[in-house]
Amino acid sequence: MNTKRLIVIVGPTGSGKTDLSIRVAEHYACPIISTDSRQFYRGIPIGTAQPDSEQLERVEHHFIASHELTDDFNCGAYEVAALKRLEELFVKHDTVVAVGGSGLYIKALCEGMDDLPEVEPALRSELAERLKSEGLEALTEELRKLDPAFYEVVDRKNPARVLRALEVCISTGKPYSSLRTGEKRQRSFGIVKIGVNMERAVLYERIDRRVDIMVEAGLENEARAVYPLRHLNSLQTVGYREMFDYFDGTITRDEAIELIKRNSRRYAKRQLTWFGRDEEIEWFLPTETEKIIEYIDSKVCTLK
RNA sequence: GGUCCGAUGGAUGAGUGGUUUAGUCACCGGUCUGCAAAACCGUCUACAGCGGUUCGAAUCCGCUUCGGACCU
Repeated sequence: MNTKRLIVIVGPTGSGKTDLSIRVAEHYACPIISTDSRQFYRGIPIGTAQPDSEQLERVEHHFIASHELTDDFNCGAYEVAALKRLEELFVKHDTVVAVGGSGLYIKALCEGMDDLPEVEPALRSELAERLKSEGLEALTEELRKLDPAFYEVVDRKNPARVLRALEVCISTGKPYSSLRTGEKRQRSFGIVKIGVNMERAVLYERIDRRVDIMVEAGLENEARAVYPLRHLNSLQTVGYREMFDYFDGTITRDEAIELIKRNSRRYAKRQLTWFGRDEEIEWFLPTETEKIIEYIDSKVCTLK
């Protein structure tokens, strides 16, 4: 029986995942691997609430500030890189903790993504141009021809979905739907999923307060430093977009801060919607460390 | 004491007699296999209170309450 185990800690932003992950990792004397699609990036530690230097010293972290803002990174690339890293970590450790709030990345890590080829950036930007000039409907129509099956099920009002399907169809010459198996990959390690959540009102208070703390910690300067790179995907991030608007003079500083709070709350809600569907997650309050450890150990026993 | 104006859903704000809803924002709910802290969808049926006119009132009339302006 396989004894390697990944403890996956999920939850909405501001729920206390980071602190919990440190406690759990210390308990098992194991490293942490991040599943946060924004903490990968270097240069934006405050706004993405990366673990601080003290925390990084206490526990070995992976995929924190590991990439440049200019790097092309996505959940597919992450799956490959993270699995490789896990394999290395499992040589010395029986347990690894994964923490983060990016649902799709967690899915990529735990269940895998279909093996789709990389799409040429040129094609992607061409489609983006066509979206602007021809409109969404024209592209949706094209998708109907290239992949009628997917056309039937896709959210046709969502440009991101239509464009993605189209770019795969065009670059592979095959219908996107024929390449989507939806199969869950079998992992060579066990997975225990821990969800952290609390009463909504309390969570929102925590989020609001955390934004204030970020501002005090210098979020504005951090955002100003990366402002020239504002167009990058890595900076389409709550906390930075609003600051950029403030720098542009579109909104006031106070408005920016309010918007960061609101958008963080919305993000938290979306995360909860996503994680709510995952029946493997066992939910706890962020303070219930002992209960959580107990649960993890009980899971380990039943799996053995 | 008197005159005038106003009172619309959590917020803002249209709507002066008649299918069904203003709109926007927030909240709430949801979608999800490569930009995912992204992108997208759905819902929230209110007209200050009471009475009257009318086939029918948020819309017209009266009174009451509350708010604002002005007059003595």
